[in-house]
Amino acid sequence: MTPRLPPQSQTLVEQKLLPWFVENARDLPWRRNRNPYAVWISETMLQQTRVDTVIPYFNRWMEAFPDCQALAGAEQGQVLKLWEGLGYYARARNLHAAAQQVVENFDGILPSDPFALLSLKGIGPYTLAAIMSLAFNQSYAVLDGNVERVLARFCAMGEDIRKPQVKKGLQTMATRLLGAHPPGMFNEAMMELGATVCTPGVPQCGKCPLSPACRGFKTGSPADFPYKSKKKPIPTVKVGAAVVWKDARTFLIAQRKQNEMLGGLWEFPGGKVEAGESMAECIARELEEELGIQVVVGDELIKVRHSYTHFHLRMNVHHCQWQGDSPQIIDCADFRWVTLEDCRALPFSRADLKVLDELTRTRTD
DNA sequence: AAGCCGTGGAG
DNA sequence: TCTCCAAGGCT
Repeated sequence: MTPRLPPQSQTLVEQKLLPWFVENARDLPWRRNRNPYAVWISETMLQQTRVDTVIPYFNRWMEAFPDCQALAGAEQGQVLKLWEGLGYYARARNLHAAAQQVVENFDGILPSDPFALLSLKGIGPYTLAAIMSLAFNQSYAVLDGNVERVLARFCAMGEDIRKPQVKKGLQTMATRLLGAHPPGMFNEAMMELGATVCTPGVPQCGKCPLSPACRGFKTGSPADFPYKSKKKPIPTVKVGAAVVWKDARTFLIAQRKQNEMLGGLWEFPGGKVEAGESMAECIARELEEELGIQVVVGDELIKVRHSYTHFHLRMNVHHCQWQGDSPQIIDCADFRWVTLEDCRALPFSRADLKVLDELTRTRTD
């Protein structure tokens, strides 16, 4: 099941890969101080997210929450605000909850025991291996998207890389290749190689320290590896949302429920348009169902298009006249009457930030 | 096992 | 505009 590594692989790692990394490693903020907390935060932020995107978020986060105690003691709203725009918000909610676990169970110090680490919310196989190797110098091989691609090419592996069984074989291969090399440096070298040389599109084999033994390189078409099955096409969802005005400056926002998409973030209330329903009917119905209020749907403010991982969003936002009933928490976590200034301190998703931008742009006072 | 969970950049 | 996808984890 596990493809065999090419001969001379270990020698190549020691004589080519590690020196290449020492020479070419980028100067990144989380490489300056390898305390376990900083490793944990950076590795979580880097999940499914590009290095250039993470850098400013990491710097702001470490300033606001320099250690587990600071993070554990923060309000969730402050945590989500610092994560705003980074996506996959469960990562932020989990970090917050896990920091409280650490304070509660481990005296505020991130544990070095692998089972203790795995008990923390948001730490899976990748993050465990990253923390164990980078923060504690233990021999754990990481397997992320970069390492998967590097290894699949290195062995010219033709199997579908999406299959869990194939990933399992690659994990075994990564562990074998790590051998007795310095774990943190090896792991970072493999990931850095995948991110900058052995890239998804056209790999730069001329610059690659592993090319002398690489079977993918020898085939003459390294870009054919790894093979990856096609994703299913994703649907488009049509949504209506409302800016319900209380007076000239004050409008209504709702907080999304925990544990659902964008959980804990604030939004303009609304929901999916049902079959045969007009936009006005949709908005009026959603506000009744979500907040128990009646509104008269007025002019359109903006059409927002936004793409998520598993669907495309088309959201029409309308100004609405409030009919006076007190909102209730029915299908949301909370609600609040706010001004544009109030919103600056609250976390919103990208789609709703577009609405806020439009309100700011068109404000008359 | 497979679907859900964000965002912005690249081609 | 469309597709892919980047230092994954949870259910």
